[in-house]
Order: sequence, then structure tokens, then C-alpha cells
Amino acid sequence: MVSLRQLRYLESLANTHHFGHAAEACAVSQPALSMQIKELEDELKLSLVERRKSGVEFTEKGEEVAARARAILASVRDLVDYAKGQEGVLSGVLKLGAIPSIAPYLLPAALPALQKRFPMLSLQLRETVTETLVHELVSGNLDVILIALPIDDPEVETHRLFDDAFILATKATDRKARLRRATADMLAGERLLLLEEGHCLRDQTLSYCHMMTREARESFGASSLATIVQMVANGYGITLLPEMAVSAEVHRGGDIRLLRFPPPGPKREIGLAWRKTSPRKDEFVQFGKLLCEVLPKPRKTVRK
Amino acid sequence: MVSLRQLRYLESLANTHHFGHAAEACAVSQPALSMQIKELEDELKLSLVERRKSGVEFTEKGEEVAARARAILASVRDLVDYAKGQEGVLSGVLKLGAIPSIAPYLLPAALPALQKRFPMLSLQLRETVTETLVHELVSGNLDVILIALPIDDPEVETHRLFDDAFILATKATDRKARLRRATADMLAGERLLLLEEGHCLRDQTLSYCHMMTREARESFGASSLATIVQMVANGYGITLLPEMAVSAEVHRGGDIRLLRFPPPGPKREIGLAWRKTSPRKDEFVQFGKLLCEVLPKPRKTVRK
DNA sequence: CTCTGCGATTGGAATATGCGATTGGGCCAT
DNA sequence: ATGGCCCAATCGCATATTCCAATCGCAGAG
Repeated sequence: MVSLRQLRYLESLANTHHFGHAAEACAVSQPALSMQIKELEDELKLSLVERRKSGVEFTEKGEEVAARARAILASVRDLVDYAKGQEGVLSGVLKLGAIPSIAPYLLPAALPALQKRFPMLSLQLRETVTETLVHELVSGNLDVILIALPIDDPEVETHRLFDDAFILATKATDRKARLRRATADMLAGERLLLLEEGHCLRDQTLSYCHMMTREARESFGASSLATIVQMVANGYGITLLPEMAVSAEVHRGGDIRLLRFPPPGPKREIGLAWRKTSPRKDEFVQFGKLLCEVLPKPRKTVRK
Repeated sequence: MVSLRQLRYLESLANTHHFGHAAEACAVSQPALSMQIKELEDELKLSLVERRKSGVEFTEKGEEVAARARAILASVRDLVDYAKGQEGVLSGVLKLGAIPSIAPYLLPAALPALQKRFPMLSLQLRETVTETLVHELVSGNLDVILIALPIDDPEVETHRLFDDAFILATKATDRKARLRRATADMLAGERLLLLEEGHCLRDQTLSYCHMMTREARESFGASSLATIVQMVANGYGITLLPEMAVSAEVHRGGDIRLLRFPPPGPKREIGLAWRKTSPRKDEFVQFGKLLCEVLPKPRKTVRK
């Protein structure tokens, strides 16, 4: 069976027309090269070179074979170069899923950076709730998902990116709004405005509040944070807003007062997840790194 | 270093999307194939396939690599096919030398047959005396020469093809012409017409006659057999004519009488010669076989 | 006529490759 | 649940390649 090694040696021999020099160029001993050439000749049942006293002369057929060998080796080198070029590079189609409480706040900044850094990458976006995302991830419809941790599925591997603090949002005229810091007991007796069922943000917020108060259980369910913010501004209740959503949802001069909890306050962990079997882990980690980079640094003051 | 084996296994895997089946198709065990695929991935620092529960899925980059691998393997197969197609086939440029006392009689019949049988063959002809031919053969200007044996050169290998009898040619009115057979003593006292110095035919004829008679030493030297035949017809002397030249040089109804010697009569051996180092020996032998085939069978009667 | 250069050959060591058997994970049918 | 099954990965060992160092045979050059 003809091997690349034989072709490599043949190419070298074609270059040098000298067994010893060719062998040296291949960093092998001369007998090794002789052997491979002979094996190739036997394989092809064809004499490739004439060993003359005055150097090695290629047969006409030998020339042809050598030319083909060169072409093949070039193709192989191209393949390797291609692979090397792809090393650690996000490319091709990447089917990304993200939850609604992240996608609108992180991706607008991330996408242009992504396109700039990985021009060969073609993103396909899907925005829905965690459960659906995980399901589609496992089934192969998505490659990687951007969600809040933890998620528990034996088939997926998660990768934490950063914390996203929850900020207490109240109507600016609220009496609590005069304080500098939020505290857990501020939630007591308030109507907590939340996203509708299925959104993890709802559960996370609830689980924090659950420790504090039971009144919030029958809380309202909206379909977007923008709606909730509007409702807060109009005095329908309060909410816990993910920090990354603040700049997009809360406008300066509006009727919202933001209060940060003293550390350690409530927060969610943002991360990526992919199939455990996915071979693109390296790419995903790179992707995550870029997401962290485009994340605006937390402002010192969150007041508006 | 990436090997063809790895690419072959990858191709098989790309076809089957199943390690076991791919291995079977390659007639190796599944672990062997697994290993090679893994090595290829390590080599390229690239994950080619995702091993899912539901079969093997190719990465986008894996697809690309597999496609390139396919192309490479196809090139290799082409190379091998090309070699197989060339097996035992005369092709390319063949630089053939022949002596003047053979070329005009054998080649006109051989060349068309050669072209028909080996369309890829391109003959380059050179016609001159043996010494020059051998020199040019050794120096590489010729690939194979068609000469009278023996020739003695440590660098060349010879290959006998057939015998070519010498026929005694006399003027038709010569008193000897009435006999049915030539005998050696017929040469005694005759003027022997020969080719000029340098032609092996001259030496061969002389060496036969030398045993018989000394009178011929200062014999005439012509530059072609046609000239000699004309001279014989005009009574200037006699000659020994190579049998293969008879039909071309002696025309029916002419003034030439031909007498065959009883066996074993004088003859020359026609053969091929090539450099000992030449790798095209097989081709040359084939060439010789074809020459023998186009040689007209000796006629029962040589009289004209 | 030795000396040198070149490719072929040889014998033994290192490496690569492959196989059988086994493992471990996940799926399905009891 | 549990046992059987399929799949790919892994392990240990056999063997087949591949290689090197040394040597050979040959031919040309000094």
C-alpha cells in the first residue's frame, strides 16, 4: 500500500537527484530512503529512477509519478495548513441559544466583536427559555447555549463566565428610594414583579425572595423586563433587575430608583453550556472569553 | 506526521459514520481505526468528529478535512492507476539507435506496428555505426540500440533477438550462379564488395571470409548495400548480403543471383542493447519481441 | 591502484500498528 | 429497576514497519 512517506521521500529524491542528500533532507538515513523508493517502485511495478554512475536520473514515468506525488503532498500540506489555521478559531456555523434575560443585553455588544474577531463565523441565534434551550442543545439543534447557571443535565457541560448582580428597582418616589443600599427586608410586603413562568430569572428571583418573604408568591408575570420596568416606574411594584439589563432598560431621568445590595447580594451566574460530547469545547471557551470582554464593567454608582 | 492510513480511515469513517463499520470496511479492528482517527485529530489539533450516542457526527471542520482527505486519496488512486496503466507499456520518448545495415530493412515494418501497439510511444531514431551507437547509449543520448551482436562493453546489457543469415550474391550470369548452394570456397579469388570502414557488417563478412581467403583484404568499401548490390549486378564482384536486406535490395528479374549457404552458414546475430543501469529493460524486451514479430519469415527459396 | 563517492544490502533495535479482550457509558426490553 | 446489548475507548501484548549503523560492490578519480 503506497504511503505518504514514500511520496515524501520520492519528492525529496526528485529535488536532489541524490539518495544521500535526499535522505539528509528527510532527516533519515540513506538506506531508509532507498528502501522506501524501492518499495514504491515495487508497489507501482514501475521503475521510477535510473541509478547511473553520474547521479540519479528520473524515468519519464518516474517524472510523472514524482509530479503527481508533489501535487498530493501539496494537498496534504494544504490540509494541515488549513487545520493549523483553524486551530482555536471560531468558524463555520455556530448555533447559539440564549435566554431572553441575557440575549438582548449581552449579544448586541458581542455580535459585532465576534464578527470582527472571527470573520469565518456564522452565528445562528435562538432565544427562548432555558428548558427549551437545553433540550435543543442535547438534541443537536444548538451547539452552545448562554444561560444562567446552574443547569443540571448529565449530558451537558457548563462553563461559568461571570456573576450578574440583581439590583433592586423601585419607583423613584418610593420611600425606600431614599436609602443608599438595598436590604433583603425591603422586599417584605411589596408586590414583586416577575417574568412569566418558565423564565429562570423568575425562579432565581423567587428563590431569593422566598427566603425573605412569602407574600410574593402570587406575583405578577410579565413577558419582558421592559414591561416590568415600566410597571415599576408606574408604581405597580418593585423588581430585581439583572445588572446587565440596567443600562438598556432604565433610562436616565426616568422614574426608577436602583438600589444595589451590599455584598454578597443576590445574583445569578451567567455561563455557557454545551453537550459533553461536543468537540468544540475550545471554541466555546473562546467564545465565552469574548463575551466577558464585551461585558461593560460594573458602574460604581447604579443610581439614576 | 499525517499519514495516508489516517486519511483512509477517516474517509471510511466519513462514509459510514460508524467506527465499527468503518473499521470493517478497512479490514482492521475498531480500536485500530479509533487510534488513527485520534492521532489525526491530535496531529491537526482539531476535533474532526463528535462521538454522540446516536452515531458519529462530523464537525464542520471535520467535514472539510474529510473532503480534502477524499481528494487526496483520489489523487493517490489516480497515481496508482496511472502506474498500473503504464505497466509493461512502452511509452514516452524512446531514443532508438540502429545500424545502417538493419534500420532500413527492419524498421519500416516495425514502426507502424509499434505505433499501433503503443500509441503513447514517441520514437526518436538515430542511424549510425555500432561504435557511435554504443557511445551514445552509454552517455545517455540513446535509450536502446538495435545492433549486431556481440558488443562488448561492461556498461551495456545485450539481448539477442534472431539470426540473420548471410546470402551470397553474384551476378546472375556468373558461372557460380548455376549452383544451388553457396560454399565457402566460392569466395576464393573473387572481389568481395563490402561497406566502408566502421560498419560492423564489413567486419563480420570479412571475419568469415578471412578464414577462407586472403585475397579479399583489399576489398572495395561502399557506403550502402544498395550500391554494393548494383555493383554486383554489374559484375564488379560478389558480396554477402544480410538476409533481411534481400527483399529490399534485390529486385525480381534483376541481374542478381542469390545463393544460400548450407547450414550452418555465415550469419550475424541481431539484438538489442541498453545500459545495464537502465530501468526500462522490460520495455526493451517487449520492443524486441515486437521486432521479431514483424520480421518476415525466411523464404524457402532465395533465388531470384 | 588505492581512494573516494554512491547506492544497495544486511542485521539488529526502536517504533508503529494492530488485535483480542476489556471497560464504561448509555439504551432498550424485559 | 435490572440485565443484555451496542458503541467507542482503553489496555496489554504480538508483530510488522521503519530505521540506523555498518558493510558491500561498483565505478571514477587522483
